Amino acid sequence: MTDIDTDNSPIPERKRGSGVKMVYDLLRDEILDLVLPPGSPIDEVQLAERLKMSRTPIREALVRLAGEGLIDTLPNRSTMVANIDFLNLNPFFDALVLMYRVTTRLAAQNHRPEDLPIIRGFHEDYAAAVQTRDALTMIATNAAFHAAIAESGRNPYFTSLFRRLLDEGRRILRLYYQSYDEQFPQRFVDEHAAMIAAIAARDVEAADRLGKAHAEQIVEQVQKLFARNNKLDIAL
Amino acid sequence: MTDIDTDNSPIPERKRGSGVKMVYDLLRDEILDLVLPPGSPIDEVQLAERLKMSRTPIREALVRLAGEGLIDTLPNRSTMVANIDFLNLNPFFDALVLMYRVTTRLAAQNHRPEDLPIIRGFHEDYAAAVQTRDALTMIATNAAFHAAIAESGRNPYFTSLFRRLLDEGRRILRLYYQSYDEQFPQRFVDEHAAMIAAIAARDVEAADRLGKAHAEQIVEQVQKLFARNNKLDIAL
DNA sequence: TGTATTTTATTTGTCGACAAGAAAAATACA
DNA sequence: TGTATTTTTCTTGTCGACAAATAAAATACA
Repeated sequence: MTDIDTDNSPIPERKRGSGVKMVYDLLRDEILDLVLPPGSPIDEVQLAERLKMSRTPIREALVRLAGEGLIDTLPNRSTMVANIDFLNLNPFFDALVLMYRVTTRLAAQNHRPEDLPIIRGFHEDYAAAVQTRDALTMIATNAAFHAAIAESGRNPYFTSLFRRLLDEGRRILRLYYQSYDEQFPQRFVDEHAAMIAAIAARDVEAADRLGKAHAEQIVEQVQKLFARNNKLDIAL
Repeated sequence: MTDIDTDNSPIPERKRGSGVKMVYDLLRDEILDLVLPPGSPIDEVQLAERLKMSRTPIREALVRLAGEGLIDTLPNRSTMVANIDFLNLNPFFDALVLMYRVTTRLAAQNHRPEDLPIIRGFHEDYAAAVQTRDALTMIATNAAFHAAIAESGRNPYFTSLFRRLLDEGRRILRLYYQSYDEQFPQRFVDEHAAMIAAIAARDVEAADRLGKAHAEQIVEQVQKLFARNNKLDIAL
């Protein structure tokens, strides 16, 4: 037995292409869960020594994140978590509502039987998170649920834009649930169930209508919250 | 005069942050103009010595291009120009038509006076390219024209998806014009003019209608072409 | 004391080198 | 001659180091 693997070193064993993905996933989650709030500085060197790797894979992960708009990079200067433009959320809401509609509609049109169990799975995960009042899981599984619907619609262009919007939505909702833990999520569970039914029945118009209503519901709630909050903490 | 710039060396002087952008722009143009056809291998080392720089900035440009779907990277193996899925262009057309509509509509709604000269500028560039029958310029300025309209609509989410679609469209149209140099571009010039008029008049419904018609016009033409061509060169 | 200029420090952008992975080539074996 | 195995080659992924660009600190000067 050739002892190439001298296990006196803790965990320096990392597979070759895995470093970038590890950093990317880590930072992405921390950004979307607001562990890294908007504006947080991101230090390459610090990350490198924390994760015990060179700056190169970290840099690559940062480039990817910048491409998705999750971080901003000032040339020759610091890089930081992208800010949320709270003062002008309308473009975001417009895009979100349209993508909700289009992806739900396309799901009713193009889904395959094997897609439904996956969608139902996320639906149940979301319902469970609502039961246990686990806000973070609730937000993440809600996004996963709608992303799965979008996938079943089989239009990669819409799916990728929608994913980006859902990501941004995770950050916004995170603020929402951290201020008020409202009781309305049960309503969302019911609406999700209705959407699944429409998709399974291939009822395109109903899916469109439900997607639109669901989206406008969310938008309205969030806008209401911000209207209340802005009276207090405009500071930031 | 301090002679820091000893000009015995040809062009080794490159500004610090410019390498990545240079490579990115170069490859992007070559990909979109089909100078690098779909499937072309991209060799980092070769590019590095051709452009007289290290692999690092080239790598970063490739990561960005991969993020936009213009190249595909097989782990630990080659990276190559992304293929075009000619067999299933429908998702592309669906997304394109919707984005044409939405961006033109939003332009009519949200544009500012200073946007119009920019849009008209690309319009004239396009008209000039049609006059001189310069296919490559025609394709590029057409994309720039619609991108400018999208910008004036001021929804960055729609704009970035539309840009990606227009890029992909450049590659597809490139094939079109290289096979047949049709005479229909003049029609597009007229439709462009009508769109500008609707935007300037802030006629949202007209803009929506024109955007949709224009998009469907293009889609129909391209589909017609491929129907003809597929009888001959299914090979690839 | 307040402003302008120089110096230091910190962080990024780029480089050359090396090793891991996978394909291609070469060899062994039937 | 055809298949399996080893060797070689080639490309990528990662590393540590250095230099440029900027910000912060320190100094000079009024």
